Amino acid sequence: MTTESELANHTVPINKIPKYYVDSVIRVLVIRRGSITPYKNSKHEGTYRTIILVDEEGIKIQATLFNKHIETWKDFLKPNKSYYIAKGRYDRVNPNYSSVHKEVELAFTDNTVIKETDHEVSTQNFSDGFLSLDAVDNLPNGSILDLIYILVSVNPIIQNATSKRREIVVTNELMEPTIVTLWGDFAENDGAFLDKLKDDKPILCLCDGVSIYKGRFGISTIPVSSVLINPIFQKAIDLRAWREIIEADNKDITVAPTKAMRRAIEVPLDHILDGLLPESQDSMYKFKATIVDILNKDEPWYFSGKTCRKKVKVIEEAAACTNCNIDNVEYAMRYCLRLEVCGGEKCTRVVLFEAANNLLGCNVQEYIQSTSIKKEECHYYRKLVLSKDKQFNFLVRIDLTDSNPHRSLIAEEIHQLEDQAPVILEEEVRSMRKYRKRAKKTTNAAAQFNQKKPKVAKD
DNA sequence: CCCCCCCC
Repeated sequence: MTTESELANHTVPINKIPKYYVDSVIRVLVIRRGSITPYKNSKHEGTYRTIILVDEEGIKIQATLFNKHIETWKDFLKPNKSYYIAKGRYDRVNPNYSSVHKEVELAFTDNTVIKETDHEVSTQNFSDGFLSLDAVDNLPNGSILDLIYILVSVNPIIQNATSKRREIVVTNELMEPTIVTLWGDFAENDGAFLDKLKDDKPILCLCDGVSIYKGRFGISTIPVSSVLINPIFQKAIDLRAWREIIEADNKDITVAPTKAMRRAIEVPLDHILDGLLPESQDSMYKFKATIVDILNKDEPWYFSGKTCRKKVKVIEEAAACTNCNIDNVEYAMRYCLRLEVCGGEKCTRVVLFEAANNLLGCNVQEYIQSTSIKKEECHYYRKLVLSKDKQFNFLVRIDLTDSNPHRSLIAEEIHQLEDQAPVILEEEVRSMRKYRKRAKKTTNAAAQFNQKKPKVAKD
């Protein structure tokens, strides 16, 4: 059974596979191919690679390649390609671990047949399950989620001895920028790829992600998640059309306040400095204040060790970290902008790390590069200097249980008061039909609609 | 035969 028509004749949906029956054929789309990972425990040693597959009904199954099978199938099971898989073994899922299917997982044997096919698996049913970011609020913490959103920005990877993580900012049609944390090889591989793509603001889907502590840590990947980049189904095309319209109106989706900022309790600066704060579930507070001085406007950055992010001393390319006690640590530039701000009767110092991106309008590498010659003419530098005497909203995290609070506040986010994010009415946003109509007239999304014969959006 | 759900 190796010809395409034979395979096609025996194909069944994943959910119709008889228990432990090895002669079922499935036709599946690869939505994730994990990196090759070594393992070693008391009984076994080797390498494995996880593959996530989805069939035409939108049912997912996790497959694992071990050892020699990784090499055997190295040119197969590539993301976004469709395959027939015959003579796989369907094992029961270990209930101790999450998987993308409740009951079965696919294992490869020496007899397994994999054949690439041009008969692509339709993602129509699969895409029905993807939710917008605002739907997360209505789900319990720890729910497994399938989300669709627009990439706004990609932060550098943060790694230590035991973990790798990377935060990305994504948004939706309600302009709700939200942080998604990528872990492990999602941070490393998918994250690096997204970093290159980010200026295109691609549409992304997160399959089987999780929302941990609602609001506070937001959404993150788990080991069985998948990240789809620029999928071609209707929901993604609609979201892209919306993005193009927003951009055509010269609204910048990257500057809207995040959910954390919107939800934070607003307090007068005096109350923060005097420790007179109401209880807040996620310790986030916001206050209005005017920037009265920029304390380090000539060099608002430092060399930051990649392990602990503390300041490192760089002498002839080698960076020594006194915090980690390493002589030669990897490092990168990081913003550290110190401001004097006043609100009400009181003034205080505020430090911006990543939030400086927001104020200056570019990342630290770009800032350093563009201010290295003729700084006074640099747009970003001028933006910084001109922020003086203007009023901003600051978002800070304050741990009420900390008996020794720091004197300078760390702002997680900053937004100038006059140019608050564009307010978009929910009804307007929800009317995808309207966007589609406008998109047809005004943007090159029209080309995609005409190609793809849109189905009527359910809503 | 793997199996990490982690963070200011």
